[in-house]
Amino acid sequence: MALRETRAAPRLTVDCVVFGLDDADLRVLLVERANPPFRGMWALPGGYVTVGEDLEAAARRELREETGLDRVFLEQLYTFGAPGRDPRGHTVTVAWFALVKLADHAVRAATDARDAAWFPVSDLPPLAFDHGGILEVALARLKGKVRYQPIGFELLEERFTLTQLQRMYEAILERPLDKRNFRKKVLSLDLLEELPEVQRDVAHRAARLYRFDRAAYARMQERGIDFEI
Amino acid sequence: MALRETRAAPRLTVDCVVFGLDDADLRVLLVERANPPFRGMWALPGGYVTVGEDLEAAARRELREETGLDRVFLEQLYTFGAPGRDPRGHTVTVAWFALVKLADHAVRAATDARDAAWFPVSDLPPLAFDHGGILEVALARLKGKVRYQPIGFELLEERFTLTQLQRMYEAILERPLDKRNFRKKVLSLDLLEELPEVQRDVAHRAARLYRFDRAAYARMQERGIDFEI
DNA sequence: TCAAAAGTGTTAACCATACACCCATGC
DNA sequence: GCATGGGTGTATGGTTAACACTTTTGA
Repeated sequence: MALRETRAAPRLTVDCVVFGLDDADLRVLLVERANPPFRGMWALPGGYVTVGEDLEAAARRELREETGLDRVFLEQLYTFGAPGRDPRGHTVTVAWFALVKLADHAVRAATDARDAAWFPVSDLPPLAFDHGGILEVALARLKGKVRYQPIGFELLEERFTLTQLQRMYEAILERPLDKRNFRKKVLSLDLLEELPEVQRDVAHRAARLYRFDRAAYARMQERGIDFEI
Repeated sequence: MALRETRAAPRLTVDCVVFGLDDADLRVLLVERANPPFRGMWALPGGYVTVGEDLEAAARRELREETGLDRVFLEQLYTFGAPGRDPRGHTVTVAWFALVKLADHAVRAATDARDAAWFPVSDLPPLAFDHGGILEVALARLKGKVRYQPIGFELLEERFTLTQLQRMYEAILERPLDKRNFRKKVLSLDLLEELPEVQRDVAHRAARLYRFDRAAYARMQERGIDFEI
């Protein structure tokens, strides 16, 4: 079996679920389809994997080509391969989820003819293919993962306030968190570096700025210690 | 891009990491390769996905064909697609992990020419392709998942003693657990049904038998309650 | 001086951990 | 009667969760 040369094989694509945080809104990046099937509908950015191309490289290439995004946090999500998911023929897609600092890429236009836009996850248009289902899996993964791994920082700017950090967790977890307990908890983890700076140009008391301390997290991982928020 | 008919595409396979529990030993099922490349080496059971075939169905079919296993617990693990992982050409594999009651399948021979055998995960032969790496990912997933989801029961017989349950967790987590705390914890979850039966033919006090209560777990999930061991 | 958000402690309930002995059974 | 594993409770420390007011700043 291992050496058999099967003539017909499923096609292979990658699709990306890209999340961004707009104030307190979790958003996802979609592209408008320029061609059938599902012409005019919104879909996840993605496309075919070529021979000799690594899967993650394919995902990054498609993101760059279709949305202009580059150097994003990317993690494999799941592989979807139901025979009927693409009406053109059996196509297996390796789905990825990405987290970006939305401010860096706010209204960036697509580089090819299609439109790209950020939609709040709470108010999505109908999606092409099985992309609605893929997005749901991505949301569940994000929700589950953000509490145990510091991936949420990928959504924030380099420097942030504790309130911004809390809003991010609330947006992802879809529930309010207690301010005092949240601050106690995140500060006790020793993963935030307090900066000698505060917010500027706000019409109220300026908040302290913090930065995620990657080195401290690496040390924590080496010692095999978990964290949880 | 979406409609482009690319001529060359990576091949698509599935591979399965099948775990079984032998007493207090976690074991994995391997098959001996009958053909080059890596002829004579041990490898994960797997093979090509055919057009129109669901990925999970392909994994089940390969397991059945190569090892005789049927009706096993199967879950998608990760998709590996580095261009150099198969010397015959770019091949992307969707890896699955499976849990089986080893006693049911103890010395089952492979149905085609190859040999199949159970190896303790603590003492493995060198593996073909990148299968060693895939196995490591599977072990990490099993370790992480078993504490939050009742998948470990797939490794045990329908009826089991609390000591057998504890041995299973110890084998997977690779650390000893305290007997009294373990019993308190698992019984407090209300996921075990105490049976009106005890062990037979043992040279010491016979232990109470329990059964995993799937209905209770389903109710717990509906109410959105987590468990942790 | 007002509006807006920043910042801060205590208490009570719960949960995790550490730990050692007697019991039932078969040989 | 002895060897083997089965079965059981308590005390301590740490963690989570609930909860409200004062401070700072700019307009």
